[in-house]
Amino acid sequence: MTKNIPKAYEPAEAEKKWYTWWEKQGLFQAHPGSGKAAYSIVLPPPNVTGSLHMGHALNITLQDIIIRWKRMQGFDVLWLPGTDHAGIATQNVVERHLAEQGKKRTDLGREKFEQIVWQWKEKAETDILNQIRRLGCSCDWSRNRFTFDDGLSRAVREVFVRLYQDGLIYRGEYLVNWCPRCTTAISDLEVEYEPTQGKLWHIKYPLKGSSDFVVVATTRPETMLGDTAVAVHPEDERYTHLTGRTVILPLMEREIRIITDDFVDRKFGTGVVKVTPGHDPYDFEVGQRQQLPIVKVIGEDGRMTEAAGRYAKMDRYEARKGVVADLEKQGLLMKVEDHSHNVGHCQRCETVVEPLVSTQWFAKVKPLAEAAIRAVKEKQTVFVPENYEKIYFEWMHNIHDWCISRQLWWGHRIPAWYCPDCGEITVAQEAPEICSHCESRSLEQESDVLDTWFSSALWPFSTMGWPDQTKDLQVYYSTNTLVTASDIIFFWVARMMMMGLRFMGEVPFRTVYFNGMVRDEHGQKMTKSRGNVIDPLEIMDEYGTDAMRFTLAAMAVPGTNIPFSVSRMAGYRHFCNKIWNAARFLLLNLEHEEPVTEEEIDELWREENRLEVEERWMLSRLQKIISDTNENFEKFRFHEASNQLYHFFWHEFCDWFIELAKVNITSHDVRKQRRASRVTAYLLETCLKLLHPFIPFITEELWQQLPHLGDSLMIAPYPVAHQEWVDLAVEKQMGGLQELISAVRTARAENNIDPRKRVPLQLLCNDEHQSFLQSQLHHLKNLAQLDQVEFVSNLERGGIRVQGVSRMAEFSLILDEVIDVGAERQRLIRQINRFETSVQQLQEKLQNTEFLHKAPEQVVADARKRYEEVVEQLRKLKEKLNGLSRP
RNA sequence: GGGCGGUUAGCUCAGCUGGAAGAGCGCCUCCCUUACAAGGAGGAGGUCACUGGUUCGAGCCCAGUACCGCCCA
Repeated sequence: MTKNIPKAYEPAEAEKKWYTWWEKQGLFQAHPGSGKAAYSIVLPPPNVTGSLHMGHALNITLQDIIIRWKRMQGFDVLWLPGTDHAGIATQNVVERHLAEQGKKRTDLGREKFEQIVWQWKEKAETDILNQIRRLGCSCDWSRNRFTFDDGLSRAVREVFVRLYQDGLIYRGEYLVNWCPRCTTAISDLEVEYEPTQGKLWHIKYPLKGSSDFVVVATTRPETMLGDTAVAVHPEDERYTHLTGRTVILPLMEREIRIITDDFVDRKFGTGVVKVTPGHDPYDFEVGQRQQLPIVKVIGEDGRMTEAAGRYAKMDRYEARKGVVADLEKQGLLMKVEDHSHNVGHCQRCETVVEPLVSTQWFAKVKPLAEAAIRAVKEKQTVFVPENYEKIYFEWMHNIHDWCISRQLWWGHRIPAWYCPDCGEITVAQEAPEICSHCESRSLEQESDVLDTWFSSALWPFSTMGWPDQTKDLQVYYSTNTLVTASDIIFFWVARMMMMGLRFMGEVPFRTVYFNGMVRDEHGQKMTKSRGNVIDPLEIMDEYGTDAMRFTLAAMAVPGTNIPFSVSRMAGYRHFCNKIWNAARFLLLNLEHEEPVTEEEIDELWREENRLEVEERWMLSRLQKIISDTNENFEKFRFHEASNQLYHFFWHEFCDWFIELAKVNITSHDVRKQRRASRVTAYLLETCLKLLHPFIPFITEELWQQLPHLGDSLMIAPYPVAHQEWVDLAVEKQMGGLQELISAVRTARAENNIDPRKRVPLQLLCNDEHQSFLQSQLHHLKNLAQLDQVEFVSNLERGGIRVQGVSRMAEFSLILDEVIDVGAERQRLIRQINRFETSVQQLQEKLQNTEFLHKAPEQVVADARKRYEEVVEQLRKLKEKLNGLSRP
């Protein structure tokens, strides 16, 4: 047969070809009316801020692996894709972009700015979706969604209105985290703390009507301008005499009281603390408890307010300097110490966050959290790895109200309208014509938008058409699995749990698999400044998508980060090439055109002597790998599944099976050739099926070239193990043969015998082994490069010999040229040393009566058997060594 | 301050229910044998961080110590 198959796999063309074809054939589509069991995953929507990174590549690959596996298992799968409008992040990216052109959003106005962001979104979304396609992902593109599209926006309004009506959303003036650069409130989660080397200023606050004073310690002296009290611990005996007295706030000359409160840490500073309810979360709480006035001295722009007196309009850090200098001048600065403390930064722009009092919208999530905790406790949703449960519970139990309003332009505008006439608020899904309280017609909509995570929280059901009762919701909700990065467990997973339970009455997903973070090969975070960022597109171009996917899967150990190694990926590109060439060999020798069925193989299996030993062995081993792979998938052990398949394909199927089967596959005996190539085709096809979820392109490309049933490997049935094809006896026999061949090869290599030279061999073994080896002589000769093989009752000692031992037989290689006796001696001594260690260990074990009594029978029996074998081999090796000394 | 994870070959990491220490890359020797040199055959290299405990048996379980990393406050 003349076939022209390239020697190396070229991914680029195959990837493009098959992806387009799969999509065109509609193979990615879900069929809710099919009546088949459903399996669904919603894609964590990437932000439309830019392009995908390795973290996305990992996350998306793992989902595709699961989805392809389930699809092949016959499920009606839905993998629903989409993107996230990512409010603050996208607004910032676009603003930076505008800044490069010397423009500001405020110059453009809200409407114009929104238009520009939409344009940005269109471009970014297209890029992202194409990147997902490049990864080979089999998402149902007909259901692609966007968190800010009409349907999802409607769901957002519905949820907002219902939570408001249920009293779970309220508006009020509280202390929030404020980013002076983004000029918006942000939630607690959006603040990132960094240990910072700062100072601790000790300031004297004079007591009213006395020359005495108290000393307070603070890390933020500028906030003293807003102090409305000084506090000590109620049980702090150093200060009991001061309770209730008044101090004069320096610089402001304001009279403030000395109060007591449990929150004071007696060990911090002097044990006397200033209380600034307007700019510190703890102080705010004290202020609420003790009804202290709030003085807001720092404004939304990070500059001091009028309330800061002569510091007004100064930047907060300028003000700090000024305050310190003035205190010093007045002799009120007692001392300054170095002090390390955590400073909160805006997650999106790294500006130091300012806690300040502001009117915002909040969601009361505690009641929702209770149901979400229960659901995980009851295992309605299972976390993989399990230890994320703890992290989740910890956060959920201590959950605080969620600040959901943002002073941004890009996002879902809060569906609340203010009435200037009566001052009341109307909250509604659609813009109301009149005020629901006074029927005034001059309503104004809230200008704030919602936290972007508010809409993400609805993703599992809003994407399926909620609040309408759709077929998709009915069939695919709850989704089966969520695959997500662990760093958004609170931002996203926890909130989806709460919203899903609240509005759907069911958990949003049955399993949450947390994937690790992709790091560089030394475990370092990939950052632009380190210059170690790997772009998935670039490496897909260079190594192929399949190689990248396989690498990610092979390294995806649950609960660990992934130190992505390019050299390792190169290894997996070689693996792809290995698959290519194994298939190439078979295809070049394949004479039949009809697909091979399981029935056909089963028939051969049942018939006595129809299959060669290596065929029975390989089929038997295949069953083990099939059941292991399915089991590993069930447990999300992708690294185990991929590593096992790698080893099986390369080191069992290629290194041994194909080498053994070669004779028959290339035989001129048509009957033999045909059977061998059909069995091999079956084995190869099964391997391609097993590997398809990991490496979809190369497997489809090769499968299409094999005679096959069905249109695409994508929808071929995933292999299921046949227990009746497991033949442990034949596995043992093959093991013996392999060991003997390896022993001969080692003996040859260590004696530098020309690998091409065929050498005669003598074998000494028992009758049972002899009859087996006799039947496998052709294999022995081929794989160990042997000439004549002779069974003897005594190994000849004369002449030039290299001798060796395996479990099945002793052997002697008969050479006609001088060997390196010294090297051979060394080799034997090394082997003897190894065996002696084993003998010693086993001896100790077997002399231990406790072991004999308490260990399971099987373990003891195994140890005994192994001991006998090892002792026997050791004896033989020693004999060889002695023989070697003789001339 | 509280919690979690890690420490196994030169490097990066596996090791799932405790029962003969593994992979990839790198290194050494030989071989371009008509599937594959992106290949084949063989080889070197490990007190599984430390201390104690449980067990017939510990890389794996328990306690403590040291160092590294992450999360929360």
